[in-house]
Amino acid sequence: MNFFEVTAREKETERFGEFLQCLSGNVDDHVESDILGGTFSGEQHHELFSPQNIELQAAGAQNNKLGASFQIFPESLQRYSKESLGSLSKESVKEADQPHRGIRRHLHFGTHETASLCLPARQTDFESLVPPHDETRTISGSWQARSCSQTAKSRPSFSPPACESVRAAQNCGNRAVNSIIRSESVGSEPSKVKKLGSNLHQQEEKLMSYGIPFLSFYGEIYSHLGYEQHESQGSFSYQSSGSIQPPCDSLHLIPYEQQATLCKGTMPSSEYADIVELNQMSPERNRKKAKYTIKSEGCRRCKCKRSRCLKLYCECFAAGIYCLDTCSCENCFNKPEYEETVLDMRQVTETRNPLAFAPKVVTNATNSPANMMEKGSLMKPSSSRHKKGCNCKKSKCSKKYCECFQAGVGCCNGCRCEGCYNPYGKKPETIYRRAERWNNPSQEQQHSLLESSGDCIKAERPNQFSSTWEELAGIGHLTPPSHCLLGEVASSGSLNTRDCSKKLAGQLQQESSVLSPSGYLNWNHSPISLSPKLYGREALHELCSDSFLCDIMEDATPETPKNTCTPSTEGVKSWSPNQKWVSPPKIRSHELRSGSSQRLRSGCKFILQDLPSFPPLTPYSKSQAAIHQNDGDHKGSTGYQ
DNA sequence: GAGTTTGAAACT
DNA sequence: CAGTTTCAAACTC
Repeated sequence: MNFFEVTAREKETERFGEFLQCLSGNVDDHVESDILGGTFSGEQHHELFSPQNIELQAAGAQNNKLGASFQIFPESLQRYSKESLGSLSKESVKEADQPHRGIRRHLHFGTHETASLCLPARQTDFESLVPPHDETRTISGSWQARSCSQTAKSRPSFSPPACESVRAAQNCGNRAVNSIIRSESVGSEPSKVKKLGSNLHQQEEKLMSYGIPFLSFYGEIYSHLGYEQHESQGSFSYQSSGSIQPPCDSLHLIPYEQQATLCKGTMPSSEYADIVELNQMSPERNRKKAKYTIKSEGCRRCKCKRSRCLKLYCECFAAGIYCLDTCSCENCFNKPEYEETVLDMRQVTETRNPLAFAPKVVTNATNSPANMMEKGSLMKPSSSRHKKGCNCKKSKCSKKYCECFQAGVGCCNGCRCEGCYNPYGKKPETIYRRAERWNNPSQEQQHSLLESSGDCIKAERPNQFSSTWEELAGIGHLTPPSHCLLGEVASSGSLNTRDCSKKLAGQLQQESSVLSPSGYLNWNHSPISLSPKLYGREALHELCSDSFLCDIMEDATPETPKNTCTPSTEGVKSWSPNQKWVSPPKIRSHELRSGSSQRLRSGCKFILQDLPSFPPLTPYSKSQAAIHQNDGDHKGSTGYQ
């Protein structure tokens, strides 16, 4: 060991000493259960003390609230360790001896000497606790750095030493939570998850009674329950190796600094200015002014109290954005510091509902300007639809309780609302008669034209797209008759897609599965159907049905300008809901370029419109890589494939 | 600002 | 999958 190493180590030891001193000297008697106690993980130690991170974190953590949590932490810990975690300590010791279990070891503070918080006393210990850097953050590395730098810019007054500690506390809590959520949600046998979830819930209550946020210990408890499967995921990386695969592309979060930008795009500039200002104000001022922000249109912030902003109840979480200081939420985990937690919870949520983070509004991209209507500063296509439809019983779809109304779109047949009086378009009272449509398209055209001047049709053009996204998702199995393979069609040239469509029409009349429950033909453009895996016969089937549908649409909507919908040149590239629009699957280009495919180019593109819209967290290339990897590894698994 | 209503999400 | 509970936003007073 050379001189520099010795010096560095001494400095680290000294720093750690100061750290402990700080811990023991600032224990606050007033334990606030709503403030997260930091839990310390080895990774955090590393992050805290490694030279490259000290500066970053010193710059990043400047939140008084976290400082408070840091102070209360030891006492909470002590109580917990004595009364609650005693039974776990033996296992903890065992596991601590095993290599590559960083996060578990880091969480053992509660079971041993609380004062030391299981912090290693020397740098070598830090190193031993830390997994190889490359494994730690497959997604978030640069992201967190950006978050920190962003925070640093907005809150320049925090002193670096305190910041280190605070950041440590903050991150340690994060790691624990990440461990929890991963354990709770990913790659586990459902039955085990259930059982464990139940146990954990009991632990939660117990922990809460000690004034300790349960999540801080969830991971610890969980990790002691023998979930080896999670081990394989690596303690720190976001890699789902279990049976449940996320629709990876939707696992996007919006970088903190981008959120204001996002708001800007969907709200009056004055309000945007307020948001920006809010982000630069002190927390106290933020809270005072938060109410205004919450009440503002366009960039609402949440007020969650019990969901920890990790469920769809939370508007921010549901929108794929982090909560900001302007939110009035409590126990919020939807923050960059808990990035992995958030990602994991998104994964859980999407496991439950693959379209959970899909934009709420589906828009037909072929809307002509005349087909658009203005609402505030936003142009919303009148044929936009809520992805799932509403279920209103009392609000008559004329209040913001109604998701359709709130989104500024009309109700459609996918809605299960009662007494609909949606000003953007009432739910049609009667369902179009498909048989009539098929049998007499010209009549249908007339019908369409007639209705286009009426209330309903203004919002309801059922022949253009699916009633609901759920339905879309459910028709991935749609398989047009095998004789209608485009390959045959294209190569022979004897049957163009229109012919194919007409042939199909006859069959589809008898194939009720093709029709949505509402009686409308679904577009086969669900995210599921847009998978890159759709090649060969499947893709041909898809294309065939697409062309058919396009034909039908053209037939039914003669006013729609042709070629207004450019073909998807990137194919799969645009399948992600978070990328806001879905295009027809990329069929082999030579097929598309054939004369018969010309029709395919019109009217088939749909925009997944969410307001406000948010760009993905992960760079596009990364998303694509994830997509491809996911596609290769998990064909047929849940998600947008 | 507190209390109520509402419907989506989550849970059983 | 239907019924129930939980949750947070919207709404009312």
